[in-house]
Amino acid sequence: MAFGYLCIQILRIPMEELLIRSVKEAVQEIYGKELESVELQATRKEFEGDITVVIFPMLRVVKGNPQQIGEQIGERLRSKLEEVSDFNVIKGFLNLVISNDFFANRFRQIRKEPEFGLVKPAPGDKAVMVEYSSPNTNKPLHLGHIRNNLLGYSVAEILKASGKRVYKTQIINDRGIHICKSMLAWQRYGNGETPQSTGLKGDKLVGNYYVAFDKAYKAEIEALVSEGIDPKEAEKRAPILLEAQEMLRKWEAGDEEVVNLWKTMNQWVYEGFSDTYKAIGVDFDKLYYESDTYLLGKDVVQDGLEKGVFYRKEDGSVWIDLSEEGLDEKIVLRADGTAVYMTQDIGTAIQRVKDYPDIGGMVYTVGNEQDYHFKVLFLILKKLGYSWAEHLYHLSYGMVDLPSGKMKSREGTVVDADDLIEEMAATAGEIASELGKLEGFTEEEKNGLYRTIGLGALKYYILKVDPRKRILFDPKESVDFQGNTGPFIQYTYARIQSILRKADFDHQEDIAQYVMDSRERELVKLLDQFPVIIQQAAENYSPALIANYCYDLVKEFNSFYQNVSILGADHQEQRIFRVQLAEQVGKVIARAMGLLGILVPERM
RNA sequence: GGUCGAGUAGCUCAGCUGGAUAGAGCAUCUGCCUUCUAAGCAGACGGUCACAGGUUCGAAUCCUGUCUCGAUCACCA
Repeated sequence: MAFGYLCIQILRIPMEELLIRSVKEAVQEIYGKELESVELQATRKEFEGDITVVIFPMLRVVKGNPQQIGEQIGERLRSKLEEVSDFNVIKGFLNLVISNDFFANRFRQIRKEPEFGLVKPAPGDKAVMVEYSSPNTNKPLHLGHIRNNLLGYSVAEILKASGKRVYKTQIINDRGIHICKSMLAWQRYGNGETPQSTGLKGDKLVGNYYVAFDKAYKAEIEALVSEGIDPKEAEKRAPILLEAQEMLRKWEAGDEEVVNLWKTMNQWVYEGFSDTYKAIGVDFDKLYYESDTYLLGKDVVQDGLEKGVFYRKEDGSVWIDLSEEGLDEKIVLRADGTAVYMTQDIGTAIQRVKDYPDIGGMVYTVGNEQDYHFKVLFLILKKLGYSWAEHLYHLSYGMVDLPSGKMKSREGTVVDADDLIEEMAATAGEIASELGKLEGFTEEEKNGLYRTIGLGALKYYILKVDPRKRILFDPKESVDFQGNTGPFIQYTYARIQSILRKADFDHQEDIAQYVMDSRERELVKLLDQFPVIIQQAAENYSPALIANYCYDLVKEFNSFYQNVSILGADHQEQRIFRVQLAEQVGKVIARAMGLLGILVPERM
């Protein structure tokens, strides 16, 4: 793990540190016993207090009645710490009320920090490379890629915010038999079509030929089977497949015609992908192409043989035995000396560190169908002795399934990425026109807003769930725009901006003595947690933690907003404080949503 | 069969490094727009935390076993 859990504990609000120390001292002084640890938790809403000390675990060391122990410790804390203004004990729980001053101070500090919550990388720190997307260049991106893209991008942003330097990358799978299939089908049936001549996006055009290949292939199999050939055999002998294999051999031999066609069609796809990435709002610092890397790793195999990590079988193939780790034997080089997937991945990982010597770890955003592969890959790299191999993480996620089952490009049962984004924007547009709040917007502004909201809904919908879980996506039941959703959070942000636009008095000065009410306090407490949440999200590679936090903050703010007046507060100090509070909540919302790759609108 | 992951309200999900009466949203039902944007707020209804044991003062959370679903165990990528 890139981040130790302990670090987080220490980073935690200094308040908690102070309390842990003070509780230990109190126990020492009252009972003469040494406590190893103190368990703190946020006080549940139904009780009075801010932080709760759980007494039960102390009973192992301090014998006695938990109620009484709680009272004694509470009394001591109240008299010794000015931060503790009151306490109550319920069952074995000592609820501490933290002073208004403490939170008022915290709020002042938060206001002073222009980038509250974000940590800057220390000079000399190692960087992390985050890989995501990594598509094949024979078909357009679909909903599965969207999940991958959102996760990878968000985790990269979260790692940055937590103080890591990050390189975002992808490896474009631009070679292999599947690419040749589209090429061959285009040659046969394409009549020279181009994106320009058809007006189709390049990736869509190429994808059509991938489907066309499959159709022709299936027809040929059927023809062979009707001639009495065994279906399995027919799959191998279909002429179009043999031709595609021949094309791959030519490509590998550098055949000019094939290579040129390959370049042309891949270029079409790259341009199409580029548009989709732009629409999704993701980016990369460095691109790797499989056509450049697929031969890498062979020399490492030799190295591994010498080190005794690998062994050679009689037929000349090279293997690693991972049975001691509870895994199987795995091939790393074929008998004929050609590379397998694993070989490439070993080579590519090493290449990346050569390209960026400051890399201290890598994150691979790849579906859970490859869990086993990455387990093996990481083990091999460790055994080969690379220091950075200790910090490799497979950001594994569940498949996105449709009600009809799996998405299959060849069968056309996919939710296309571009289409989905358009549909989300269109839905946002429909809802917005029903609500009719956008007077004064130009058409262009409206369309931009619909896109922001539609994408916000989609991104939040996908990122708020645990990556490991598979998602069942029903295109007919559109993604929600109410409740725990992206637009709900965006809406709250827009409301806050509206207030700030209307606050036409000076609200920048610090309020000296202001006693917060419970909702205000709650909001300050939530704001105060933001830096901790970022660290936890980074540690767990989990955008979902950010999403949940955002929702909690927004829900609390809306309750505040709806139940008290901000601009119409009773007196000037209160008015200023509330505007300041709204402003800070808005900033944190924008920053947190930014970590999810979601934009927030000024009006909606 | 081995391995890995998931199983919490009708639906979608939080909570999982053990702590108080298991939380949200959607859906259903009640209220709230003459005050800062109702994509909102306040509330009601809704639970055998898959099942069975175990550890513990205390288990949705940890351990063991069982069931269901998914993935994987290719000289495919």
